Amino acid sequence: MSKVITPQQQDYSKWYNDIVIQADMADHSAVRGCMVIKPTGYAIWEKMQQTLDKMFKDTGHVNAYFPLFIPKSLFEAEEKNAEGFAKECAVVTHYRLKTDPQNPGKLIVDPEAKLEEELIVRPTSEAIIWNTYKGWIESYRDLPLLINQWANVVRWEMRTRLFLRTAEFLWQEGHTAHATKDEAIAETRQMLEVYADFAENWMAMPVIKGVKTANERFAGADDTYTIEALMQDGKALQAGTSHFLGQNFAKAFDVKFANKEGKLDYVWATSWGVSTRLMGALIMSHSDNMGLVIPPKLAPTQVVIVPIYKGEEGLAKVSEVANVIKQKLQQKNISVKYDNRDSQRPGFKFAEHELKGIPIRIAIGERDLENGTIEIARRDLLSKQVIKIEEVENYVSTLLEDIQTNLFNKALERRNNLTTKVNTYEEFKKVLDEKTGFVMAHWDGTPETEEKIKQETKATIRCIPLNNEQEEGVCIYSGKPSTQRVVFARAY
RNA sequence: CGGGGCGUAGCGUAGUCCGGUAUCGCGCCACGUUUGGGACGUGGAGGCCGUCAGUUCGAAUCUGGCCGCCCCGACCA
Repeated sequence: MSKVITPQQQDYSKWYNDIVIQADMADHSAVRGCMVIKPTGYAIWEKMQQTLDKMFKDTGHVNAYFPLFIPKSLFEAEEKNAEGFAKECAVVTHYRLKTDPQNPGKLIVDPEAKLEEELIVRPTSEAIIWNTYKGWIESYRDLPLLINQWANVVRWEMRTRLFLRTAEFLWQEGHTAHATKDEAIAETRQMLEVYADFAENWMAMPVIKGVKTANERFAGADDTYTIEALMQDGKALQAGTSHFLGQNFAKAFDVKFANKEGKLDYVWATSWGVSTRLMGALIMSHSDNMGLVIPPKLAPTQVVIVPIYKGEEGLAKVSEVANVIKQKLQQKNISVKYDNRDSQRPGFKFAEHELKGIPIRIAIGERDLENGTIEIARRDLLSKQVIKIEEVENYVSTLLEDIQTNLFNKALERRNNLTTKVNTYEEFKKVLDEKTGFVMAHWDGTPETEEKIKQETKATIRCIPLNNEQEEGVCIYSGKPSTQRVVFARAY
């Protein structure tokens, strides 16, 4: 195989690409900006989906599916939303191809088959969903409406990066309708908590929960809540968003309900989503120069067993024990793969499983059979230990938890080290350039100042943290008074 | 869309200035020896050199057009 991964320290961006491609997660496709998610990568996405899906259902949501295409007239109904996404929409204008009379064997778009109304390939589904909800909601008895959809969306990005920004991506989008403002806000916040829970306890990725500034708000939202993570290179990544949409979509699509008093009112809305971008976040939170590191709770394969043997008989002997171990672990709900391929040698397999990030590797050789032992290696620390064979179930269960905790703690420590309070603009710029990471600074609260700082430093306000500590200070840019620090960073 | 780079076997490349149908490594196939950290030997398969046109006896190589991809920026989850 002889795969070489560019070291992080040398070129982080190249390292990231190498990991994605060499760990076999995804590849560039024949379509500009669109990737192929390969089985190894897709399996991780499926684990994310399963986990999130359960969390959504546990909080009362159900799944449904809405069309890929949105008629232009619906798409433009909510003005801010339409305007926000307009410049990155794929548009279907025709419904038929025909043979090119000038060029046999080639196809052209049939000019006769022009659509009367163009169809927009959804960049997000609020428009089509709210148009549908209009017919579903009449009374307060129909509320709340708590629906999620797993789907693909298309945003015609100018520049793309595997998982982090692709023209087509997979995501889930929750769209809920409520009778009251408070209830909708509570839903928005609840889903933010769900995302934070998932990020921290499954992805082992610490996040800051907060509110976006007006500049960074979702187009069509009254408030956008976000979880912000910090990657290994000190750049921030928005990992999930939850929007309080107010009555904007209800008004745009005329979705009214009769309340208990019999009066008509517009419903209150939320939407929230996470995407395959989380795959990128996962990679940039834990992986190293040897390859991918997957937290145990999201690893499609948690344990791989590699036999070391001489000859067929040797393999048979080792397999006997390996299969017992496999079974015992599976009974504890641990996913195990027994890698008994005879076509590769152990060293090759070790390297390959490290590259693919499997949390625990068990090696069993004939030497172990004699001693009643096995060798256990953990991916996060790349350390090995020999244990008694009968200890395997308990040892592995505990180790999986340890690895999960260790990854989170390591990521948390890194984030804490890369979070800096600054009080002057000079300091601010210096930290951004030399130390990177989250920079906590006072801001006067105006979009103008935010925009100027962005233009001058490329740093954006990632969020205003929830339950933020209140503290007197002055804006690092304008010198005007401020009551709290906000989180700045350069971001993906 | 601006700036830079690149298109030669599955992947990475040499050859391009100075025209003569192609180099090396990895991978792949077969057989044998191997197997506690990316094995070794022997033999073998695989390329109309991105594409179209031009110059020429002859083009990967020279000329022109087109297409595609990657990286940096603007836009953005």
